[in-house]
Amino acid sequence: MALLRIPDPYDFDLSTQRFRRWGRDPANLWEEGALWRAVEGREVRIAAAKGGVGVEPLDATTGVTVLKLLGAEFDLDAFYGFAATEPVLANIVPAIRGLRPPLAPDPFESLVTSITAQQVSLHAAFAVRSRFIEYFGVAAVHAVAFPTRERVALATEEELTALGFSRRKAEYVLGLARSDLDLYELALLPDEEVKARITSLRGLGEWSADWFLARYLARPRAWPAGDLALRKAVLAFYPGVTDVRAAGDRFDPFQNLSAHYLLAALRYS
DNA sequence: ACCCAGGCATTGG
DNA sequence: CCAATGCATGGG
Repeated sequence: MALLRIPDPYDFDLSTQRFRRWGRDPANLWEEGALWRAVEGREVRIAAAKGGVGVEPLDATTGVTVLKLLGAEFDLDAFYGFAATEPVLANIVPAIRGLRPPLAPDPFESLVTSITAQQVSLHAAFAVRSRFIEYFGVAAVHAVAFPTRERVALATEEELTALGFSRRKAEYVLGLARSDLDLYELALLPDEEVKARITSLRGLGEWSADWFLARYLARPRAWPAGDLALRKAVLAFYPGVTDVRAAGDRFDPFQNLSAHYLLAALRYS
């Protein structure tokens, strides 16, 4: 199995908790001690390895996707340098050192995942999302490829509600799939312009746009201030805070990583 | 049975 | 501009 280097420090087991904590994720499947994902029709196996991860098969295509998926682009050293100067983060970081927030490798996947997670518990969201993937996705050996925008554009509202989507959310997913917005082009735009374009779509509000910036584009300053869990984490670690959005300023320019570390720290506390 | 959970659009003031 | 409401599911 070929080694794909991930910058140190990197804790593979800790970083991939997201894929199994709230339920089964067929698109990023944890099985046999490894992470499995379909990449352009082929299945890739990703496992812990010294100095990075073992990837099979490893080539230019799978390598780029796995680096993206595992959040290799985050500059943890710079973040830790900053965290050492911030009392709360300085306390939080040691226990979860090597945590690299995983990313959605694809924008459509990122947005549909957000729609499934709106308002409901992540357990419920995973269940619906899992059925969606199994129904519309293409199965590999272990994992199932996340459904493509093109396939979902051909779906019906009834198919989606049968999987557990509310009527409204079914409309949102179909509207997204059928919209004329170029999701790949968003990577070229500044944060605020990305948010404006995402929120122009029905069913995608500021919360979804912020997580898109954070978990697809890996924008350093993304700060999903409306997120219920992040709000709880901020209030738990900063009892004096009254304005969670404004509280993000103290982490500038590391709001994204700070949010992920606060969430993880709350989970493990 | 009931309540809440990592929102959002809609409606009405 | 802000408050109230409905939404489908899964876990407690």
